[in-house]
Parts: sequence; C-alpha cells; structure tokens
Amino acid sequence: MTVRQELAKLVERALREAQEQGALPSFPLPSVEVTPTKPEFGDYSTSLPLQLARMARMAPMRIAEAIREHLPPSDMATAEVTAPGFLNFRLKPQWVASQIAAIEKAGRDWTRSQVGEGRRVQVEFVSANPTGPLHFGGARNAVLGDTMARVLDIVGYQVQREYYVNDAGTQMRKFGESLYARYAQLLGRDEPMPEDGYMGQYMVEYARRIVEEHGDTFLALPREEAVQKLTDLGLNMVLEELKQDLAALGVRFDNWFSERSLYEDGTFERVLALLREKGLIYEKEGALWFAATQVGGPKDEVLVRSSGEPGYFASDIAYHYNKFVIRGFDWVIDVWAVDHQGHVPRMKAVMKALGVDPDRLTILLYNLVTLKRHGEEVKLSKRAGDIITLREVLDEVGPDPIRFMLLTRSNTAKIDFDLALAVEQSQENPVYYVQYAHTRIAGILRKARAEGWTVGEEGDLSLLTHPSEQALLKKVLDLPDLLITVAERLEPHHLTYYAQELATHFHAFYRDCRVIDPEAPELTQARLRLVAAVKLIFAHLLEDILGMTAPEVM
RNA sequence: GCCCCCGUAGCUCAACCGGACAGAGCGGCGGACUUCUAAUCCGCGGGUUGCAGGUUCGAGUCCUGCCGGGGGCGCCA
Repeated sequence: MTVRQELAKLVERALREAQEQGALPSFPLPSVEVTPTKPEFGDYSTSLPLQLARMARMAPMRIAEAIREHLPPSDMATAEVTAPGFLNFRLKPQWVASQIAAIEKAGRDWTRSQVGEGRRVQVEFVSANPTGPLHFGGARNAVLGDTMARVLDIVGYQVQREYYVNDAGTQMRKFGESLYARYAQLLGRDEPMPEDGYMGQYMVEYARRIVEEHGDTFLALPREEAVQKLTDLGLNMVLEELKQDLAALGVRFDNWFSERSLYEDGTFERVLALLREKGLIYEKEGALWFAATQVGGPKDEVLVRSSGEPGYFASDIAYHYNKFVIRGFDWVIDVWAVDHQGHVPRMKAVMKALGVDPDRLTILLYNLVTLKRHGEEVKLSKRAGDIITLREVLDEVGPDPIRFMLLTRSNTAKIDFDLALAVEQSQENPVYYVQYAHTRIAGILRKARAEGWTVGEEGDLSLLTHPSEQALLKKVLDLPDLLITVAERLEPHHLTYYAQELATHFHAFYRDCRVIDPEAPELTQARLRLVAAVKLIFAHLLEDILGMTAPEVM
C-alpha cells in the first residue's frame, strides 16, 4: 500500500472511531484525499476537516483535533493540527529509512499498486495512416500512448496496446494508385500520378524495391489487379518501417488491428444491421446516414457515401463495436491529436447507439508539436510531399530527448521541439540532468566495489537521519502515488517533473553527504544501501516508465 | 455564428482535479572543483495568475460576460 493510501486509511479509521465514541456527529464517511505538502507543514496533508465543517456543524479545528486524537497508533507518521483546520502528517525518520529494505525486496515491482484491479484496458494510439513513414508529429502520440500503457500496467490494469491500421478506404486506394504510377514510371511507362496522390520521394523508393524483387511482372497484369497487389506489398513495407521506427523510439504494440478485417469478417454488416434495428439508419440523397442526433450527437453523419464507399466513420463504429462488444474491454483509451476533437462527440453518440456506457471510452486529446531549430520553425516542403519524419529526428537526436521532451508539457499545451536544444548538453536540457543523477550513483558504486566495500544487507538503515538523506527518500516514497495520479488523470507529464525533482534531491544529497568514508564504515554501509536503492528507482523510472536509457557512464 | 483548448515571472512551462505565503528551469548578476564525475551545487533579484463580476470559510483552479491566441464545425481522416 502506498503512503497516501496508508495515511488515508488511518484518517478513515480515526473518523469512524471518533464518530462511534461521539467525538464527531454521524455523517456518511467521505473519501479521504491526502496530498504532499510543503516541508514547513510536514510531508502530507489533508484539508478534510475544513471540508467537513459544514456537514458536521463543528469548527474545523475541533474536527481536526477529534480526528487526530482518534488516529490509531502508527510507526509511520505523526500528526498535528494547524489553523485553519489542516491535518498534517510527518513521516517518522526510522520508518522512512526502513523503506529501503522494502525496495530491496521488491525491486522494480516496488511501485506496483492495484488501483486498476486487473480491469482490461486497451490503449489505442498512433494509428497513423499506413501510407508512408511516420511524421514527427506522430511521435507525441506514440510517446503519450506508450507511457500511459506502461503506467496503467504498473497500477494494476491489464493493458493491451493497439495500432489501428487503416488499410481500407480512400487513402489506401490513393496510396496503391500512387505506388502503381511510380512503379510503372520506373519501368519506363508514362503513367501519371493520381490526383492528390502521395508525392513523397519515399514512394519512389518503395517502387524501386518492388522492381528489384519482382521485376516488371505487375505491368503484365490487369491494372486493377496490379494496383491491389502493389497496395499489399507497399502496405507491408510501410508497416515494417513503422514497427522499426517505433521500436527505435522504445514503443511496441501488442496488436495491429486491420480496418479491412472489419469488412471481411462481417462485423461491419452486423453493426449496420444492429443500428438499422434501432432505427438509427436512414437513406438520403443516395447516401446512408447515421442518426447521431437521436443519441446525443451534434449532427447526423454519413456512413456510406452515395458512391457506395463506406467512410472512415462507418469503420470507426464497427471498430468500437469490436472493442467493446466482441473483445469486451472494460475501458478503452483512444489517443488523438487535438485537431480530431470534432470526432469526440460523434464517438460518444456511437457508444450510446451501441448500448455501451460512454464512460468506458476515453479520448485522450493532445496538442500539436512544431519542430524548430535554434528557435526557428522548420518548414516542411509541401510541394515535394516530403515531411520531417520520426526516423530523421531519431537519427539526429536519439530517442531519449524525444521521449523526455515530449512529456514535459501537459497534454493540452503545444510543444515547440527544438532540434538544436534537444542534443545540447546544457542546463537548458533536463534530459541529461536526470540521467546524470543515475550516472553519479553508478560512479559511487563502482568506486565502492573497487575499494572492497560490499553493497548489501549489512548497512544499518537507522543511521540515515541526515535531512538530505530523508528528503531524498521521501521523494522516492511518493513515486507509487504519483503513478496512480498519472493513471487517474492520464497526465504523464508529471513524471518528467518528478524525475527532475528526484534528481535535484539526489544532487543535494550528493553535496551534503559523502557516501564512501573509511573513517565511518557503518555509515558508509548504510549509505551504500541508500544509493543502491535510489539507483534502482532511477533506473526503473527512466527505463521502465519513461522508456529511456539509464546510463552507467556519461 | 456555434463548440473545444489556452492566457501564470523577461522566456518556456508547472501548480497532484477548491486549500496554507502561486513554484521550477532557462536567461541576467555573483560565487564553489587537490574530493564518490562541476552534465553538479550555492546566493541575488523577478507576479494585480488577460479583464470585470459571481459562487464560499478559501479561487490560478468552479460559474457568467468580455478581450486575445490556437483548433474544430465535409458524402476528408
């Protein structure tokens, strides 16, 4: 159980006890929120007495006192009451130090909690059209979704990461036509690119590879058939690239879900029939419409165009039917860029139409990224159809700064990503600041082992009473709770702020407390346990949570 | 026109979903390395939280209205 959970439980018990003994009037027990506070007030605090004043019809200070007096004895924390009615907790130094043993025992599982209760959640993210390399803008989506999946797993959800492959529809058709044109052109035939085709140089590269592997065999086929074959070949190449690029960013998926499969396995028809049964489908001007307004949507939507082609929205309905009804996820998180916000109310309407509680679907919206270099915006050359790809930025700055920088802003904030700054090894770049803390610990442990110290169980943790030692440990102790907050609010940016704060506390400890001191062997042993535990936390935070590297040497 | 997001220190942003005196980093100035790595640390300044009301014990946070910026309102995705 986390620190905040433990303290909240103590307060709840005290409330119940105080009520039973008549020190407080009876009222329904509220949910207790305990949050970190400033050092001058202690370590954790709750304003519950202030909130209860009205309902209990008592002065907040008296309520606070009543709670404090009925707190069960605890070796974890002491409590005190301050005006105008806060209940503050101060962790006991011995308890704080003793938690090192818990970290040693649990290892990287130490941060795990059970708030997810094993519920099955799907995080669907990136899902960019598989028509070419991933644009750098997609990196934010990838990092957000991936980090949230990591956090949700840690707090006790059963997580599935999914990429929705838009391998049906008009964009795919254009992709195939474009590829066919490039392929034919390479073989000397004067084939025009389709209107609004994919003009990027990479299309020529795909075509070249197909020529290398298959020669001109597709030119002999009927055009339609050739386009279909090239579409499939091209799609596979794109997916292969996407997987590699995302893997280089530290992002992996459990499932790549094919849009086309929704049509091939009859899901689409089934959902259409279902909506028809409910009277939510009608025909107008040759198109098939979804009566979204009948289920709370802002306006009706076209499902099947008058051309007979289903739109993306039709697929999305079938897709979400598959997620909730067929696969039965308890909770689904779709990660979308903010320019898709207009789609949110539509999807909520879809949920109602399908008879699924709309709260089971969360749309995580995030703001856009603009790429800069030395403060100047990097212009994309639209004419050539070339874009700044994730791969290019990966090659230039590496995955660590990308991941960290894209998590330093709240989801609603825009991000200026400066290529020059990302690799700059300066104070302005927090990536190295955090990694350096890990490296410093590695250095200490290297030196200690070289000098014959053992890093293990024999250190006496009760010696760790220095304010800098305590402050560092207390910061560590907040991580499990922070992960819960991040999961509840889907706000992973708190993690990078935390990482910086943890590094700051370590650097302060480093300044104040020398670890290896032959004059004080017992203290040295204790501090070696401390820094080894903190190193584990840094590695866990950097590698398992933020998906970065934790270097031994810098 | 309607809907959504944002407006906080010179700059970039936080503020744990209504709590205590609004915090970091960067930039500016001045200091600290014969030490377990100075990619670090210490000190100094800096604010009418866009404006005006409202809700209450208490508002950067919630409500209303304005101002300013971005996004969305398609048989595109």
